[in-house]
Amino acid sequence: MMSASGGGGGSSGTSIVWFRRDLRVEDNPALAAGVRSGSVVAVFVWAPEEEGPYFPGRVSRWWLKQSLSHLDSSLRSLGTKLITKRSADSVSSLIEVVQSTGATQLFFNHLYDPISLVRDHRAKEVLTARGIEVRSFNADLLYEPWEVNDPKGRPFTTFANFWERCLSMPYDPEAPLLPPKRVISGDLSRCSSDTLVFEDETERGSNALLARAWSPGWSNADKALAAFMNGPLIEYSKNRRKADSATTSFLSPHLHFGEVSVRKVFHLVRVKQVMWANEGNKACEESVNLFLKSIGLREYSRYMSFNHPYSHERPLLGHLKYFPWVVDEGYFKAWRQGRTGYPLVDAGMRELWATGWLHDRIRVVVSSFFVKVLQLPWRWGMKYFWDTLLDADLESDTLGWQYISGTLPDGREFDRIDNPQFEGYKFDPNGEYVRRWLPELARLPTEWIHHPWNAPESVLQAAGIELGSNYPLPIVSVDAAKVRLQEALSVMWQHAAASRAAMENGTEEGLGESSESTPVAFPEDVPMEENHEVVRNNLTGLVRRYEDQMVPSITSLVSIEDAETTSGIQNSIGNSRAEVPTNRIVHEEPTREDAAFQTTQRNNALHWNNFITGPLYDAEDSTAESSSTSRRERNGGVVPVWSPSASSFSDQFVTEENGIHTNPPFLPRHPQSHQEINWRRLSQTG
DNA sequence: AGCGCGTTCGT
DNA sequence: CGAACGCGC
Repeated sequence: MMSASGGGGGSSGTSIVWFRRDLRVEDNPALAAGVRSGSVVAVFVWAPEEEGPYFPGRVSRWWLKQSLSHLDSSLRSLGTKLITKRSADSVSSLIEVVQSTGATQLFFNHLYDPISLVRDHRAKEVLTARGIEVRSFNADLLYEPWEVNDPKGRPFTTFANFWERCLSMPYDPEAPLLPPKRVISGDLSRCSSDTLVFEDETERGSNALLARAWSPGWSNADKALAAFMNGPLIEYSKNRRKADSATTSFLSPHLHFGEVSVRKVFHLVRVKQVMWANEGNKACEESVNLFLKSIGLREYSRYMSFNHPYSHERPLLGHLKYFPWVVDEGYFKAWRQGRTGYPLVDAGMRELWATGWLHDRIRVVVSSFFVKVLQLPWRWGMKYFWDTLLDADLESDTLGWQYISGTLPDGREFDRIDNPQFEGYKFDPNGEYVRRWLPELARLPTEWIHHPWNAPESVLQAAGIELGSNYPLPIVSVDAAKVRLQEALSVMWQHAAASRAAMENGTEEGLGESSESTPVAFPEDVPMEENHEVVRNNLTGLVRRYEDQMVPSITSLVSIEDAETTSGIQNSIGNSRAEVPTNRIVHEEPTREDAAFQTTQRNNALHWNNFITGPLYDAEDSTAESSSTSRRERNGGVVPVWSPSASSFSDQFVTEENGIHTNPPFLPRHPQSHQEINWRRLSQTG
């Protein structure tokens, strides 16, 4: 055996560095550990079926392809190359690579989405059992989720408190690591690469356009960061209102694939902020705070995903599961196609479809319209974002949609409806954005550009517009939406109260399974990508239709999908709403937020507990240690282990309040919230 | 100037 | 809903 030259306890030998969403050589702790401990086999495993319904969309796959080839050439210049494996099971592929290279160690960086939590835990268990030393690292966050806790050692449930704590932690985020000077390659003579196919013929044409606007890869990410810091960062706070100003950082796809380390971004931006503060430049300091807040939201999305691994499919506020979503695929289609009759919404949806990109403001507009005006189930919208966004990111998008939907403790009120007409004049005062993406409205004067339905007939004629023909009338009026939303909310509260009453009577085990508590399934026969009837063929050699994607390959998650498909909501009659159960009468005064939850949820939670045997991130990590001020050891040989019971605050919440010893996924609404008031008012009148 | 208002905005 | 702003006196 040769000895490790780098010291630091690295044992000599070959290590596998498993790349996932950390496609960079700079500030990559797993790669650095591999380099330190001997020779390196760099591996990327493409196993999209593991993602269940979240098979990456076309543009996201395009990005990944470019980014991987970029990483490969970087690794080649350092002395090795990237091994790529096509797989139905990442862990099996890793074992293959272990066997063909004689590697004795596996290093990787943490991910926090629910699927990765389960998969990575399994990887660690299986490989450790085979005598492989497995170590994992934080490369994606300023602080690990279990490091950031309130004074009582519990996870935060509101963003502001979380972020304030992050910014005042007793120790700084780890400083970024330099890229290795050289990588000693493991023996790859018996380890072959699979050719990865990321696009089919029908997608190639659309993808060709992407290269004009975007340059994936870690060195391009660096350039994007530098360009942003030297320019738009200064004006970030001033320009954030405009729909199409080029003042966003455009870093999000780079960050999603880990082409640039968030810690590096943080350090550079922070230094700049200090510089500006010294010059007394108040506005710039403000801009930086705002930009850092968006970094903070990204952090928070991982934090929430870790603490609430169901949040991508279930509202974090319990009562929202009773909301009678309008299950109307016609609305859904109109929204996707940008034919809702609201110019700002439609322009946004056309831009999204055409480019895979949307300014953050417009994301808020279209998703808010989706949830509040159309009242479609938010998970459909989130899934469409997932399929079409270049920077599709499960954790961030989940947080965004839950925020918009009013299902977070500190999100917007559920009954607030934003009016796209007014937002249009706010974010696109001259109508330039609308005219760019809706050519049929190009000749309409600015006065009417955001509400063509009010325009005099003569004006419309002069602009060549025939409403209902070449541009739609609003599919739902905002006033009608307000009325409908109020009705739906009262139905929701009645259901919540009825369910609560049933729970307190200790009966109704079956209530949760019947209808209202299960999330609405994705529409089965609607391809998310309009132009492709066969959505993702030729990637696996099999023809995959959309519904194929609904079957996750991880058993613990199948139960959720199963539960969804039995939901009665989409089967209900009339206006597509679940009806109030007639045999349940509301007469109890609820004393607090609906922290109670249904049997199905409990069962699902138990599936997780069953699946994840043993704590993934040890309890000491998530509570005691992180609440202390001592610095957590970063590089220990211990792989952090996650488990729902160790990570979920809501767990403790309900245990204390209700004496229920399991893992409820719901949070209490923020005190003082409108919804709590609403709750009382409704239950008094009900 | 300081105060009282309406309006906007909020992760 | 409240805090933070912007206006007019």
